[in-house]
Amino acid sequence: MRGSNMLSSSGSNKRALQQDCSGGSHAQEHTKKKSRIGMRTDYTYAPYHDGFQWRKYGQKVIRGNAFPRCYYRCTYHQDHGCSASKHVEQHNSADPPLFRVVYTNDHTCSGAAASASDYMASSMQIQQIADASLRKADTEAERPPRPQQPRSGGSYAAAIKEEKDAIVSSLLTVIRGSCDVVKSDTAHEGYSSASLATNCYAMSSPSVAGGSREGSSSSSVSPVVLPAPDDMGLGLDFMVESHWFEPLDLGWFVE
DNA sequence: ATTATTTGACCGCC
DNA sequence: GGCGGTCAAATAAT
Repeated sequence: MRGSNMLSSSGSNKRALQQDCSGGSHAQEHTKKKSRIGMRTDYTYAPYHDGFQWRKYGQKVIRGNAFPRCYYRCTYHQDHGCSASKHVEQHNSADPPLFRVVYTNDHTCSGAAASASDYMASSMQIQQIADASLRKADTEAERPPRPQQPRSGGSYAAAIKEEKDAIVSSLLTVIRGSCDVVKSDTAHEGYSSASLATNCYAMSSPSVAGGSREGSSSSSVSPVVLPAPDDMGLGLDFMVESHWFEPLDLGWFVE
């Protein structure tokens, strides 16, 4: 429906346009020049939670990868000439799917960086909390208290790590939610998460993508689209909801 | 009306 | 020639 019309007209049109415009412009030189310095790869369940604002500029199916790769650029690419970019691809089809995020170049936009450093600080705290939480759970459960869901080729350590990451990302979500209430200037950041969820989740679990419209309109509520209430097997004891949240008792941690 | 996303085509490297 | 990365018109969302 979408392409039929534009295929014939824009196809040749674009070609001429691009050749015209790129003649001596910046478009060509930063295409493919991609200095690989400043590249960093991350694996995360919440690829959009890095505190920066991204704008999607492309999506591509990569050979050998079952999932498409989404390309993002800093929202301030034009405004501040920020050269930061990243691409996100789903790494597996686990229950909360794991994503691989490759960052290229650092942000030069100061405004976003400020909020991001804020974000990093809290994320590190959360990481510690989740880590300690899992460690505690591990020691308390020397004999398996409940049947562990067998994961594909997963050792117990791997399962623990997965669970830990899930907790971290979910905590980030909640914290971000409350941050949004306090600082309203980051409220629109959620759009990219919604889009990514739409793109990537649509492939593994269409039922989830069905609700993405609501999610995108209320950006601060549910950036992480966890597949559903049926994730009993995962052992997550909390929901990603800003007002319904009782994940871990932190009393033992704070002491 | 403005802004963000989608998507087919183009470009350069390997 | 294949592939990954990018562009930009069309489209959707706000």
